[in-house]
Amino acid sequence: MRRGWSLLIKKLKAILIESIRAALSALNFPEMDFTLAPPKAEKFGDISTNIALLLSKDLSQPPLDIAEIIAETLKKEKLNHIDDITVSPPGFINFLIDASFYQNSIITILEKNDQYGRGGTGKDKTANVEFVSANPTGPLTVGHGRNAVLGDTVANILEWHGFHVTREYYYNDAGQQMQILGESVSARYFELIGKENEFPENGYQGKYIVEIARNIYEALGNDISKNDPRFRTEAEKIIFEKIKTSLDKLGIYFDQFTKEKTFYETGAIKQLLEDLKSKDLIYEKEGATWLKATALGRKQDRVFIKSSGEPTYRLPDTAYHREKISRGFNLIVDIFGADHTDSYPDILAALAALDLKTDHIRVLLYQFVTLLRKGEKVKMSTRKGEFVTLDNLLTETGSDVVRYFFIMRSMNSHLDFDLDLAKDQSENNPVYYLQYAHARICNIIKHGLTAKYEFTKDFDSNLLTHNDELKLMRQLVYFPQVMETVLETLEPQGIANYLQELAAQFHKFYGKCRVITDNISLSRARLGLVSSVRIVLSSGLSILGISAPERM
RNA sequence: GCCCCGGUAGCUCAACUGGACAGAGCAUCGCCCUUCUAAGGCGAGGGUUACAGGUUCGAGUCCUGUCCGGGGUACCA
Repeated sequence: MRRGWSLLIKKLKAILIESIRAALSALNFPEMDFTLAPPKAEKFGDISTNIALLLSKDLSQPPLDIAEIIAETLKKEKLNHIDDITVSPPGFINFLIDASFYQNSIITILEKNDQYGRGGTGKDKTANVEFVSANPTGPLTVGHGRNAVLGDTVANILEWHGFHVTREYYYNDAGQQMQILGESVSARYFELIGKENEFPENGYQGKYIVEIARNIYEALGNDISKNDPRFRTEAEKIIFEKIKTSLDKLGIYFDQFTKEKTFYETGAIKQLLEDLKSKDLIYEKEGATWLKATALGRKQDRVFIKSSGEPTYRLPDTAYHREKISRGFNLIVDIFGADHTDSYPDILAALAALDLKTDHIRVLLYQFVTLLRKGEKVKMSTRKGEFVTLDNLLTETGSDVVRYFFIMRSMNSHLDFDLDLAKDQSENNPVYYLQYAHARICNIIKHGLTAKYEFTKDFDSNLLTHNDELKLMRQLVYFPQVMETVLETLEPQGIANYLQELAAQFHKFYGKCRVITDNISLSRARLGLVSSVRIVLSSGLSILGISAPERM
C-alpha cells in the first residue's frame, strides 16, 4: 500500500549495492562505503558509483583499471533492469537503467495519484511549526512575508510526509512594544480631537496609527482618558485583523495563536525562574536578574529581568518553548529571522539545563530581505512607519508569485528585492513556467477527449521510447527522493528547483512529441505519460502553496 | 575585536550536501506558430566560482588566512 516509487528505486539501488559488494568480495577488494548517485551528464547513464575512485589508494592501482575490473565482474551476472554498464574517466562505473523500469514507473504514479512520492516518515507523528510571530504593532512587511511563506511551506512538507502539523503564531501582547503602541494611538487620538498631545519619543509613526485612532474615536467618542487600556487593546485587535487578512491572501492559516501573557498568568514564568534557580543558573546583579548562560557553554550571561522589573524577551520565550516541549510534539520547528542567531541557543541551553530534550527542535534562520527602490536601499522600520507592506506586494504581483519568489532562493541568502522591477519580474516570473506546463497538459487531455481519445489506465507504456520521453520519466522518478531530501534539510527551495527541471523536460517533450495523433495506442500511452507529469506538478505546486491552473 | 550567513555569467540566483566539461531565468543577438496553448522550443555570445594557500584521485562545496556585503555581539525584539 505505501510502497511508492521510493521503494522501486531503492530496491534497484539496494540490488546494485549488493551486487557491487559481492563483486568486491569476489575480487578480494576491501569493503568500503561508496555512493550511488545520478550523474550530471546524460551520456553517463542513470546511476553511477565512485567505488573505484575510492579503492584506488588502498589498491595502489589507477581507478580506471579498477573500475574496468569491477564492471567486468558485474557484467557477468544479469542485473535486473540494468541495460548496460560502462566505465568513464576518472573511474566512474555507470549503470544504464532500461526503459521498462521507467515505463513501469508511470503506471505506479497513475495508481498512486496524489499519494505518489509521500513517505511514511511522519505517520502517527506530530509537529509544531512556529512562524510569522510578528507582534501586532503594524502591518506585515515584505520581510515577514519571507517568514510566512517559508514556515507554511515547511509545514506543508511535513504534512506531505504524514506529520500532523500545528501551525502556530506566538506573539508578545505584554511587553513594552504594545505599551508604546497604545501610547502612540492615544497621542493620535488626542491630535484628532484637537487636543495637543505629545507624541511618544519611540512611538509608531505609521499612518495606520492615525486610522486606528479615528476608528476608536468613531466607535467610542471623544471622552476617553489618556491612559485608557482600550487604546492598546483596540489597536491590537485592528492590527491583528489586518495581519490575518494579509496571511489569508497567501492562503496561510494558523491552528493556534499563543500569547506571551499566558505564561505570566499560568505562573509558567515564575516556575521557570524557580527551576533555573534551583539549578543555580539564576543570579542577581546590579538590580537585574541574570541567566548564568556561561555555565551552559555560552559566551556571556544574559539578562532575564531588567532592573526596571520588566523581563527581556528571552525569559517568556524560554517558558514558551518549555511549554511547547511539554505538549509532546515529535518535532518542533521555529522560523526566525537572522537577528535571532545569537539568542535562540541561550534558550535551548536553558531548556537543556532543565533536563528537557531539545534535539527535536529545529531552528530555521532566514536572512533578511533588502528592499531596493531605484537602486537605493530602503531601510525598513515598523516604528518609523517606513516599510513596504506585504499587502502592497500581493496586490502588485499576487500570491503565487510572492510565494514562489520567497521559496525559490535559499533562506541562507540575502534577498534583494527591487521594487521597481517587482511588477516586471512578476510578468516573467519562473512560477508561470511551471503553471504553464500544468495548463498545457490539462489542455492536451481535454483535446484528447474531443478527439475521442479518452485517457484510460489501459495503455501500453512500452511504446514510450523516445529519448525525451525517457528523460521526462526519469525526472518523474526523482520526485520522491527530492521530497525526502527536503524533509531532512527543511529547505523548500529544492522543490522549486526540481519542478523547474520537470517543467523544462516537459516543455521539451512537448516540442518534440505530439501527444494526440492518428496512432491511437501511442496517443494513449503519451496521455498516460503527461497525466503522470500533471500529477507530480500538481503535488509539487500544492506543497509550495501555489495554484495549478487548468488554463492560462 | 569576536560569532553567524553570504560573495558563482552584465543582473537575480541554481548546482542532488566532495564528483565528471559549473547550470537556469532575465538582458543582448539569430531561428521556429495553416498542426494538442509561442507564458513555449532551438541556437549564439557571456566564467580564473572574491583573493591566496591547504586537504583529496577530484573542491563552488571541507580547512586556514585576507578582502567585500548583511546580521548579531543590549537591562531592544
